[in-house]
Amino acid sequence: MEKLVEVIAKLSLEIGRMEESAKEQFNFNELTLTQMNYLETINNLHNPNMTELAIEMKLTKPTVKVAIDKLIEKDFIYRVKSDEDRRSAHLHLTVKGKVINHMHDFAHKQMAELISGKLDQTEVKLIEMLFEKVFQKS
Amino acid sequence: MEKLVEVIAKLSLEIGRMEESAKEQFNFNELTLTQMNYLETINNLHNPNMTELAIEMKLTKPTVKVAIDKLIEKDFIYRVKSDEDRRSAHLHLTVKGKVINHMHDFAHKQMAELISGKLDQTEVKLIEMLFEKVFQKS
DNA sequence: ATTGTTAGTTAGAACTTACTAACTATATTT
DNA sequence: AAATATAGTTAGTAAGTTCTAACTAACAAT
Repeated sequence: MEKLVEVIAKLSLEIGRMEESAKEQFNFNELTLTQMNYLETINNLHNPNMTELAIEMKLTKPTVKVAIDKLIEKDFIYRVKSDEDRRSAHLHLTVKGKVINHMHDFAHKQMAELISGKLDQTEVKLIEMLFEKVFQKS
Repeated sequence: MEKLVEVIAKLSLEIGRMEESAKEQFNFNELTLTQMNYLETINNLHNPNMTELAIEMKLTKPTVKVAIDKLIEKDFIYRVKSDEDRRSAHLHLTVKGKVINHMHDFAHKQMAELISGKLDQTEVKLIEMLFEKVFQKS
């Protein structure tokens, strides 16, 4: 068990490093850490409205409002008014905002390359199978 | 290769979620995202001086100075004056600051539990061996 | 249709994050 | 020993982050 934890720690550190270097590749200097976090959360929640976003991030609605306005002005997200409830609007990432996903993809591909560079095909297949089992619902 | 990338994406997402939930466990509400990032970087660099920290974080020295002063006041880090160069000081995490590591450990343990709950002992050993090979230098 | 609730907004305040310019004190170079 | 460079500090400014309190518009319930 300790060895497994150790392996995961290393894996986690390495993926973290790769995400860092991906951030540099993608020149996301226009955004602060916090703003990046907003984009990630919107992405994960799949077009939430402001109330949902505020709850998820454990912030007040005015706080989120101010942040979102800035990100809209910078063309990272846009609002889509809801038809069901005309008070409400859903938040979407723009093409520019979606670059945050490409960033993750980049890091994951780098990690995949590290792995398939160090292991042979049979071993890679094995890793794939093992993790599929781990992530299988049951 | 696509399957491997997919597996890594899932793994990365899952570890990320566990780090998030660890953050909640450890009640790190006293710190902002940015301040947490300072602690992580200091930890990774292993007691850097301010100049090294500023370079790593790609920020100016005055910016780092202000941030560090606040973290010292809140008792997350402390300064140790260098003997070799009396202009310089190295930054250390206090006991309180080191909790950031416990947080990572917590997330990694959770992940290890997920894995060993879904796989049998032979399969766990296999994962350990495969990743050891991946992280081997050369 | 009046009352209360919910989604989002506006305004104002406090603090955080980041910068440039100018400084002190110590080291290094010539 | 004098000139230059480096580590860190101070002050002032601008933008970002977060809050509370008070508001409008739209929906829901009696």
